[in-house]
Amino acid sequence: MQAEERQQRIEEHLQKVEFASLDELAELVDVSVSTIRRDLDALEQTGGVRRTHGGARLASPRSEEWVFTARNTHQVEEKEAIGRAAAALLASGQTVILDAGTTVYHVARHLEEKRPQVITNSLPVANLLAGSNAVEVVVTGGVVYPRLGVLMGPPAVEAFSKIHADVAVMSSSGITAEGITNSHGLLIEIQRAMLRAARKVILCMDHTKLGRRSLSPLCGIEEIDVLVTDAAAPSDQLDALRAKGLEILVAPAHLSTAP
Amino acid sequence: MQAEERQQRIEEHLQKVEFASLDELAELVDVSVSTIRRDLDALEQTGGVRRTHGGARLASPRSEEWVFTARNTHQVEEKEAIGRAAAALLASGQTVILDAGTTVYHVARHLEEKRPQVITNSLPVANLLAGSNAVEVVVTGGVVYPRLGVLMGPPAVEAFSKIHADVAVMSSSGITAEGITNSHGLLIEIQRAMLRAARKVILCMDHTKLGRRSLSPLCGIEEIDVLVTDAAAPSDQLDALRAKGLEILVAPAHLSTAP
DNA sequence: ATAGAAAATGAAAGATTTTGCAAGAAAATG
DNA sequence: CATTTTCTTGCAAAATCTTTCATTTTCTAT
Repeated sequence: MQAEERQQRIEEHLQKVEFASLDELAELVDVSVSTIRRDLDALEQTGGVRRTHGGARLASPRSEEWVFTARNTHQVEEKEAIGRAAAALLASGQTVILDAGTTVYHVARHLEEKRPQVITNSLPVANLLAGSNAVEVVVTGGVVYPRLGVLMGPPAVEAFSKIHADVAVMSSSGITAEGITNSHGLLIEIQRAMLRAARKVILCMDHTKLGRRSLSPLCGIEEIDVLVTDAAAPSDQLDALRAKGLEILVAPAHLSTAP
Repeated sequence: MQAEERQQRIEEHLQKVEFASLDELAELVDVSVSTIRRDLDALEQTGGVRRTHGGARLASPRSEEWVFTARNTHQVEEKEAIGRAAAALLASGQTVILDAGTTVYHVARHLEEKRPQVITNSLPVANLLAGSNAVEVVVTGGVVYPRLGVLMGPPAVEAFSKIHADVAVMSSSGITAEGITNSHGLLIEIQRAMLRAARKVILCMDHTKLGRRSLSPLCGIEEIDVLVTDAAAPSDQLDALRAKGLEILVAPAHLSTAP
């Protein structure tokens, strides 16, 4: 059997079962485990499959679950660190705009003790905080974007246009010295409204986003007050951004869980 | 089985049971309790699960948790029946307003195959339907009322004032021949806006609500097109309401629950 | 064809990660 | 406050990963 055919059969099999062990796959296509490893490396490059310890899984699981609950986000550790650090920047009782996105979701997880008033267009964030009596949550209206649980459309933009907040905690998919960019064009307008509504803007991005440029330009560096990123951020990128006058907070890598 | 698959199965199991002991989970995926502990730590990082003494529970409460807490657990059967019957009244592809409230939540559970466009001020409902690609969900803005996850306030009222829908599926806390009443004054205005926005109104109430009168009057019988209730409804109440010209649908009592 | 180069494969050695266990610390329970 | 249960931590065993190398297969040029 050809290598390519083999890899296709591996991927098809994973489409069915979502998870598979190396032995299982080795038996399926009748090669050694070593070869399976190499095949999976190749498949991982193309993106459809992700290697795990002892096997592989589908990269984009068909299961209709939130991107949020998901382990399919890679940088969980980093995002948690960023979330903690960003939450620490807030004062008690402030009015806070929370963007949609996995990184900001992790900020929301550490927000309770600040007893903030939160305004968000993220369904998962609203959901997370709705259970807490310490946090007052305001939800913008809008159409739910299925995968992400983001509220979009004119009502969302309008909601942010009508308010003023102390802080906006946001994230995006790329930042370079030239500015911030986001991959999702439909969100741009909403994020611009957030920027306008907030007195201070905290941008949260894990290190993989630094130096990346995405499709749609959002705003320039000067509109951001603080960038919070994780310890794996390459220092040349940080230097370049600092040279532009951006304040950067690097979240410590691994804090012991309990104080 | 590898770590990731195990963790996913743990999370799925928790989706079902809300809470599970370590031993239970250890047996489920056939590893030691130590490993379960580590898995739960990992899952807690992603945010879907929260560790507790002796076990774990869903962290960001699945929508049902708010709805099914404490007092309402006994009428679940009836509400399911009502939900099925009410959903059957809808045509495919209609625009549907969904009220907040436990009974209407059960209607939402049976809505997917109708592929409706849904407008709601209920966070649990939005959450439930957000995962489905078959349903387009529009959420009104508003302040989250903590316990119930209802969006309230002017934005919610305004959102319903601006739209037109084929059907409104609503519930309330009491109905007599004199009219419909609701216990929550703040919701009245929103519900009035729903009534105005919809061409047809379906009211869903379990039998305990019939003949009850609550604090705030909402509207008269004549504004309702169909009342859906369960088989335990007392016939004298039904007669009294029918005498007023109200169409009533009694949901059949007990479909077998078997999987 | 056939020798030689290039690529792919399978196996083995050492490094890394994960797992299960046990002892002491912390928390719940009555 | 004592007892029981559960949690954390450290460690050794097991499983898995990466790297390396010999062998086989495939390709290429003569």
